[in-house]
Amino acid sequence: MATPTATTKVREGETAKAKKRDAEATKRRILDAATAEFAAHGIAGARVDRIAAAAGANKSLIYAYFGNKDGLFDAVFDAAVTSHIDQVPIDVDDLPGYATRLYDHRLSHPELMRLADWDRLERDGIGAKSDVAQAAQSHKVKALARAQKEGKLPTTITAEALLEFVLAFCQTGLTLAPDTRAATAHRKRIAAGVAQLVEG
Amino acid sequence: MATPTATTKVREGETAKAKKRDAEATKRRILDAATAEFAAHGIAGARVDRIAAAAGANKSLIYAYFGNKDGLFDAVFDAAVTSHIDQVPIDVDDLPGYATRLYDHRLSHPELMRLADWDRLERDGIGAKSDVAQAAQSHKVKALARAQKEGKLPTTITAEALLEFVLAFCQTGLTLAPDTRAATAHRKRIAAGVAQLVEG
DNA sequence: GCGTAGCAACTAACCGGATGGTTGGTTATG
DNA sequence: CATAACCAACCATCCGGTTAGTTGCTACGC
Repeated sequence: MATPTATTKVREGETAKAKKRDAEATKRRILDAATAEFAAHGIAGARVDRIAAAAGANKSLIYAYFGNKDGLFDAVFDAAVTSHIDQVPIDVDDLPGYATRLYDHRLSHPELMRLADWDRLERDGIGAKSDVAQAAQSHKVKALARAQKEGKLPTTITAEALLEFVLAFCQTGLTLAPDTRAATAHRKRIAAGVAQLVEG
Repeated sequence: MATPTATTKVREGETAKAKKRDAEATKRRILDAATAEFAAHGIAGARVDRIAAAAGANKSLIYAYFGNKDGLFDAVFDAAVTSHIDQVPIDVDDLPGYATRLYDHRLSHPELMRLADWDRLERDGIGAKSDVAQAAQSHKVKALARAQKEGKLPTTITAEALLEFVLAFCQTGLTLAPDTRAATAHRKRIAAGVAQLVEG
């Protein structure tokens, strides 16, 4: 996108921090560092200097690649949403299973929900939701609505509300539950709750 | 706490901005302005100057009364939690009713959940939860556990998890639902969901 | 092969406005 | 008049954003 010329080819030693010049790799390093920083401190609390230091990159590169702090957050959030919908696709034929998979994913990737929370709190009202996030949401709603038409899901509840309830179930039990025993118990509870919801 | 001397008596004209000196009233104005500011922008995003301006008070008074920015947030959060538990006490004999009352309260007082969210995101891990919030939480858990012992509630789920599920239900339908029709529908859904939960 | 021009990747240093926090002094009040 | 309430102005630092300059890579003329 930024460099249409094919200056970035597959390189050999990518294990340690390569001192060779590689815009794509630098961009990735910045994005990773920014993800951690934004998840931990939010947009207002994040420090661009810290991100640059953690990425081992110069601060001006951040502005060259992502415009400004908000642009960097957009990139971080969109990347997080994209990887999330790739790893946990919705399955309208097995919503309880989907819920448990979502719960497990949130348990092992806590930074994702934090990013979403920061976005909701710091962005809402100012600008519209990101295109990627909006697309992900509407894709799920449409999938649910289609399943309702096919008789797979109850029509006594709107697709939007149904999705909200499922996501709300997956939100429980995330705090103070790093041990496997409690997580397993909660996973069953979530599945049971969603199953009741699906049965109408 | 700050002024143990009884300099604050009941005053007469409290409608408009009283130019008379009244430390208690000033404190209240600062607290109100800070509540709005923190709810809107969080701790890192809040601006002490803005709070002072909105409260019609000098900035140094904030530091005299509340120490620093974090102390001010503590005061705001504790006050919000206190007024919340006063207005929506838990009722273990009618959890669905409690849930709908909680939902309504959150709908009409969105700043409360925002404050709680900011606290969770910006404070968690650094310092322990505020005493007031912790007391409120443990009071509810104990009430639920007592009801379980008395056979009023199912024991197939821990009191902590039960509370989490109820609160999760109340978290749904808060976005994009300012019209009364949708709110009424959601209230019934929440009550039904909690009722199913209570029945085991 | 070889020099080199051109460009993209990268850097150190800087800027100015914003911001949390302080202080010395002023005024109402009991 | 003693004290608490209040204020204007100030300060040091932080922080997002910029800029002028350097370095390595590669394409190309010869």
